[in-house]
Amino acid sequence: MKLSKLFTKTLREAPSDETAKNARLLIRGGFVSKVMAGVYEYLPFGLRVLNKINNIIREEMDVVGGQELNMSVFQNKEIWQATGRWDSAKEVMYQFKDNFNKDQGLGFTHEEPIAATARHFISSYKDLPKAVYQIQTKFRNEARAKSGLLRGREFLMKDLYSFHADQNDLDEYYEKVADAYSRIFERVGVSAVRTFASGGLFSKYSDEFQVVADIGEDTIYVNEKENRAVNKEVYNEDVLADLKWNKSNLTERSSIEVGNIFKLGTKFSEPLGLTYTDADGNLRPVIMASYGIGPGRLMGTVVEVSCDEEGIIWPENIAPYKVHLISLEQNKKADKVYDDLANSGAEVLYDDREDKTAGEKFADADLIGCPIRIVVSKKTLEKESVELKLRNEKDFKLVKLSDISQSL
RNA sequence: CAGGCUGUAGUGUAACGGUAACACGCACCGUUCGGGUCGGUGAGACUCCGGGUUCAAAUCCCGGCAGCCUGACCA
Repeated sequence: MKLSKLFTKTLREAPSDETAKNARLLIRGGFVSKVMAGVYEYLPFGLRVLNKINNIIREEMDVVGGQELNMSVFQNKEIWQATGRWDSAKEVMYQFKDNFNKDQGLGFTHEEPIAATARHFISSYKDLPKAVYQIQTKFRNEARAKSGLLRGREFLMKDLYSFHADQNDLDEYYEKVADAYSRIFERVGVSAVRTFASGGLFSKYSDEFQVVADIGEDTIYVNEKENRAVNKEVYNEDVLADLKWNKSNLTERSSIEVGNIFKLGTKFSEPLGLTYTDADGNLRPVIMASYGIGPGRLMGTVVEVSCDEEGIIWPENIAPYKVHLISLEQNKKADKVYDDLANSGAEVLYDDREDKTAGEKFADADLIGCPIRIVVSKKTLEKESVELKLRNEKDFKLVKLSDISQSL
């Protein structure tokens, strides 16, 4: 990609109505654009990052046997009434009447519809277990959207649903997914701590994955030794005793919830009639669990925890481009470097702009935050070299033109 | 949803109730070329919308809308 052709431009100053670091940097860098409170568009850079996050998620979902599908954003009132959630969800669910005076809802979660759909395909213990997921836009009428990408009214959600014949099977699978979640966050490049939280319908706790950050809305107590934490919402003497944790080993931290996994039991399968016949011919409700990750929120979280005064520092796995190539008045030579790198399969963002000064190019490179910066200039060419600098390091080194590909 | 603050060019800011200004960005000319170079010219704003007060409103008042902050809320 050549910067001279890019759809977006960087901003020298962030809009005054954004205070969250993630939104300020992402808007300045041209990754996202604000539409209204809690609603952002993903521009080319932002979408590249988001897609990389999504693909990591997909790979790990596939590892645990998740099958990707895509449900409708529209939600059917009847099935939500079946679980008694149509009215109780009113405050967060966008509900309206369409032109035929039919009630419509926009999904902020999909337990009801997936359970309804699963009725068509699950009828025997031989059909279990199954797991399906989607990465899809959710809508949520937040009373107060805030913190840039961290709490929006329209946001992306990866939701996985698993179906089981018995509790043991669910418990085993649940742990597999928890491991997959740990791998996802590790690959994305954030340190997420598995956290005991409330909301387990079929278990004592649900599990959240929390990233420690000042801007986070959650408060957790971290057990560093075990790399686990407990959410303030369930933090009390009984829980500590239950976990066999000592208060003095815990550190209170603010954190961002980037993932949450739940054992749902039969809360959805029973009212919606999602049942299977066991080996003895008995009709039983399917046992369910659901597992969520917010990819957009995750992207915002990465920016919150991985940046400096100059801009974003993308972890390599999700950087929009691996290499940010800068030409200082040497476009002919730099073009060749660009082509060679591109041919070798490297993802390169090439600053070929002829009307920008060195300072501006460096500032933009720091802001955009690709892991590797390569400069082609008169100075480096005198030594048949380019300058190579990592975004998260101060020093640079000279690399021979012929050795660039190998040094990445 | 309650309380508070704020709405001026693409972005950031200025303007006592009296001609809407400056910087960045943009276009053009020259200059410069390793950390947002320097100089010049130019385009770009019904000052969020509607009403009111006034000789005169970006400015004061009322209503609406929007954004932000704090809180409540957060399967």
